[in-house]
Amino acid sequence: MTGDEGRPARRPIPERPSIDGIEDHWVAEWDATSVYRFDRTKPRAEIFSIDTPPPTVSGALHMGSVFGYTQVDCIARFQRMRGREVFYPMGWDDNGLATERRVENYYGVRCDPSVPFDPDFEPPATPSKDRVAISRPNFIQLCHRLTAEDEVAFKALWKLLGLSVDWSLEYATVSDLAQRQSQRGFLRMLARGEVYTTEAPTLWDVDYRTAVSQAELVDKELAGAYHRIDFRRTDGTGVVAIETTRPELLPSCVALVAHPDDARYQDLFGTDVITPLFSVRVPVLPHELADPEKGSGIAMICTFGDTTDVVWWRELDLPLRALIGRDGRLLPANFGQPGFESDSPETANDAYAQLAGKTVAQAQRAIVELLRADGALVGEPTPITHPVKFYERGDRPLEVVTSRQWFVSTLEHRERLLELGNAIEWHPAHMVHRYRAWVEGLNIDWCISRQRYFGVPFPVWYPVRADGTTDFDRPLLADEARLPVDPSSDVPDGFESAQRGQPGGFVGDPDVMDTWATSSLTPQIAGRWEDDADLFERVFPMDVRPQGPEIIRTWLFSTVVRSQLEHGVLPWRHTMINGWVLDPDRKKMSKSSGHVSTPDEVLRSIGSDGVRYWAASGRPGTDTAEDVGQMKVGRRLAVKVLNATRFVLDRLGDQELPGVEAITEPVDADLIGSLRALLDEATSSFEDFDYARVLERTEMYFWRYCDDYLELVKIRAYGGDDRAATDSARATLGLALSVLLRLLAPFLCFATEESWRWWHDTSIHRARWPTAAELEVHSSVPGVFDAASEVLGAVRKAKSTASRSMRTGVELVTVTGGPARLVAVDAARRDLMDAGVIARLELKEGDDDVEVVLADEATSA
RNA sequence: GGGCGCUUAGCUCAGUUGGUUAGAGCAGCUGGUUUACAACCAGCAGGUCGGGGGUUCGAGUCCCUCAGCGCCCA
Repeated sequence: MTGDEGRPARRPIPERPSIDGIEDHWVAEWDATSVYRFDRTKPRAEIFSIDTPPPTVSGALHMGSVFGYTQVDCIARFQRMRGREVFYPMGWDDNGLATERRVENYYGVRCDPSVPFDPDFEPPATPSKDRVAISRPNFIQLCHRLTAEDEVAFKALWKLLGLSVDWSLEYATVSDLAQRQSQRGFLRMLARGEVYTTEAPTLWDVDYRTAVSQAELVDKELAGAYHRIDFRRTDGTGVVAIETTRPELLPSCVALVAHPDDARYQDLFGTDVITPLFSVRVPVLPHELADPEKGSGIAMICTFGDTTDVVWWRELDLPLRALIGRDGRLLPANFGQPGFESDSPETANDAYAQLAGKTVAQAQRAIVELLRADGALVGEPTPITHPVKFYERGDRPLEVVTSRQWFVSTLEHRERLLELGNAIEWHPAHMVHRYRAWVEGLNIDWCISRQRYFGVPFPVWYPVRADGTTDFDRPLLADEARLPVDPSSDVPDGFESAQRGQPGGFVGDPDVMDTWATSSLTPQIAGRWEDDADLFERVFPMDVRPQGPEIIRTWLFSTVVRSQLEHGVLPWRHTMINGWVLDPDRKKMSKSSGHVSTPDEVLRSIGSDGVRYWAASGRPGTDTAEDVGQMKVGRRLAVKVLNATRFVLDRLGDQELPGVEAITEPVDADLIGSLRALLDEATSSFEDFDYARVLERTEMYFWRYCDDYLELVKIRAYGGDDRAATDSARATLGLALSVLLRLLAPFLCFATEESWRWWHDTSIHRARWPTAAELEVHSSVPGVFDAASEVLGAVRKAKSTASRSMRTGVELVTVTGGPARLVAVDAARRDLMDAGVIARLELKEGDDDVEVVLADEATSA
């Protein structure tokens, strides 16, 4: 036993137990008694640390979040009961674009860094469509205000769900602590040469006006058209036609490209052709990436239409004629000048004058007319649909814009990152493929700077030269002791604030870090790396990273990168990847559907245990439909736990519960023996992160305990002449209930706690996980419980078939079978006759069978 | 185009290194309430394990192939 079976009952057992509303009571109680408080004095070997995903507070919580977080919580609760000190923090990912957009919509504002700070600013009471332009500090204030509200709501939901988080470890990615960790991590990388700044072609969202990283790309299928355009050959043999979906980029064309094996273009390789309208001479070059199947098999390379253009530009060493600006409009250009050499500058500039300043869509319409008039457009554009790269939050296709950005070196570490991926224990194992595919497909370093506002600034300033230009090559770094700093208001060492922007002075780096650049440090932030070295050593590397599959390429990948660069080790030993939650119709993802209930409504109407049951029924990594039916099954199980406990405690009465040595009856001993087998399987499955199997097996066992075992012994347990037999039943009822409640506690954390506290002083969630030593009994007659269940089942079936009550008396039961079976049935004789209301039970050798003769209606009471 | 996963009862899903007659819940049907539970109990019915081929004494499980669905990457 656990040693703390307190008596009398600590909470009164209600006449009709109910699970409705028990969440509020236990959430408050757990808070008040700090049940989940992490004890930081424990050594690393006794600690189980979890790198909890910080939810994006500006996104609505949905059943998908409930699903994944519940699964982790089951693991946490198991490890805690097993005796590990569980480090289970919760963070909020509040910085970044998601919050900015929500603040813009919620308050009807937009950030304009040129607007001066207004200390008395209040957002409009009702947001209008015309966004009010406000200063950056005012904007950031609103971000803090709204995320603080969101975090309160999120926290309440997590508590209602029953997550066993230690809330004293709460953190936010925009907090001073996280900013300091983030800036320190950046400076360390910079010192080691692992992060660099450069002006380079960068993926760019023209609406958000920021750079984005490769990890944030999504393909969207978009309508477009192939435009067939003639280029004039310089050898006088006529024209060559290319096909392009982006004719507006023609003025930035720097070459044509075809596959080296393409027979059609062999004679063109190495020659020049002349662009229509702009009369620019460009070479025709071979490259493997040109697809002979696409269009005419020959493509124009522009600077830049997409990432393939960047690869060609880099590998073929082509000139740069950048024409798309940060606002997505065509920049001014002067043909005939260096960089824009033309055989016919005047015509070129006339044509370009009709494009400059236009958006790409407007420019496309204009250039099609110009090409048509010129005769270079062959036929009419052919409509197609094709995949186009978008920023995952963006509304318009990404452009490639040349700009100065900060990059973390990842490409050169590819092999090491693959090794590290293999060294992680993935649950389920096949998820490693997603990581591998991502690392193998990397083609640009990790861009971590964003031209946004609500995020962690770079702790960097730049000198301003005497001529007023910025010297990006000699950044002025913040001293680590000053972190966190904001270079837009703080001043670098050795300068006065009056020197900001002045020749001989300095300017602050205007950008903020990508949210993943901070989130990639969650183990360091939660473990307070260097701020609290003692704590960090006790929790890092962590035991497990749970998360969704869609952020393997971002969060999981970037955390591995940072841990490798900073510490040279994996950030955790295990990773647990949860599945998707699908709509009830199993067709669409829950996010895309508008009429799904909110988690709060579901938790309140069904009860948290029912929802937890549903979530824990989903296998690791397996997509699962939002299934109210399954939740109700869990709810019924929770109610059953209360009722069964009440019944057993009633049988146990006020007397001292007999110890395990009292378990002498064969049925009882055999039940405990099978419980031990269940325990072994539950423990090993839990250690292997297979919570769903534990739940399934335990649930099945629990129903048999209720439906068969309780029925078999309920009369004997009442007490009679045979004191030893009664004590055996009581000892078994109590022990089995105690073990089953503990096995179910990680899942049904409310109902098991409620039941437990009817007869214990302290929380079940700090009770010891059952051990085989508790279940040391000697079963001299193996298989008694199964045999008795089978006979009982046959008796029930006979009564049910005859449409008679289960209380109907039975004249005679004849069990036939081999010697072992007969011995087993005989060992349960008394319980069987009581439970089945059987008058005579006869045993005969023969083939397995059970024959039941019911008593007459008249003689059956 | 490449990779990964899935396909088992009307529905949602288990099924471990190949080993009795393939399981559970929900829904359905038939019955049963005087002492834990009607938010309950008992019982019944329901499947050529996506198609085809192969290995084996034996395949839901291993191999090949085809089809459909989903996700990731290009």
